[in-house]
Amino acid sequence: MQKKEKISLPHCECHEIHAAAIGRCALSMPSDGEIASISEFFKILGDPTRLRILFAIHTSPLCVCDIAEMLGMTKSAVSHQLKILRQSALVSYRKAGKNVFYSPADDHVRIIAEMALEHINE
Amino acid sequence: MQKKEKISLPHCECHEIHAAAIGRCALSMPSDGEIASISEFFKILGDPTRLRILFAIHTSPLCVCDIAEMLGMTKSAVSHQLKILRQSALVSYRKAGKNVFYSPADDHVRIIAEMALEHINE
DNA sequence: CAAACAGTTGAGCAACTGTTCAACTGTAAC
DNA sequence: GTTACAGTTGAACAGTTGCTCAACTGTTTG
Repeated sequence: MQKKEKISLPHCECHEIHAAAIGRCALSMPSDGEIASISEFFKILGDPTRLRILFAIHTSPLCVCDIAEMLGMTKSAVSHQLKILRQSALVSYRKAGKNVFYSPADDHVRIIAEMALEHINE
Repeated sequence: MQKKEKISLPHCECHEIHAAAIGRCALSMPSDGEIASISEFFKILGDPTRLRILFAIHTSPLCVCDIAEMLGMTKSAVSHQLKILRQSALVSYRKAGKNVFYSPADDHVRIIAEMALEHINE
């Protein structure tokens, strides 16, 4: 980031002018860890394929092959995305013979996605 | 995607087995446009810098220089991200002389971010 | 006018991301 | 055991992303 030294180069006067506003705003800043967690969560949801997978399995559990068929994708591509969703604990799965059935881990994602859609259609 | 022809290569039997589940799940699928909008929205929020900017300006409007100072970033980097937030209508701005003060466009983002954090801390 | 500075912008670059491909594991059926 | 297939995995590749740097615009001040 090579941030300039404040003392040697105080050439941005607005720091003085808006110091009070900065102080106020700094109070409501989440911690670095919280920011990282939230952005990570949104990053996972910020991909159309993963969102489609989550919506696809919402009504009823589906195996990888089903999802691939529904989404018009290869099993490999779906499996790669499912791995990411598994690691983020956004899906749960159950093995049944040769098949692995995936379900959403909880309802949070659905609710948040619906809020997002509501926001978009404001 | 080079999807295989169903007729010539029906080598995934589960399509027959879970056809009912696929039918059920297909009903609750949002449209392609909705998926695109939602994932776009989450993609914008899926970056720590943009998230920090949004939280920074929540309590009180700040100019680019203030935000850069608060976040320890260059004005250029902040401005680039503000452009993305402007294009997504997530921030509003007001010019005042040499300064441009940014504010959140509405409370939706804050609410959704808090829900996300709640989900993470389940 | 000129100097100073807040802010924006585009090119360039390194890091990351999603898909494909090929190879692999594990289970079921013969 | 062997064959068939659902699913996973890693390497490779193209496309994208966020930051830096330098050049630029526009406003204020002298």
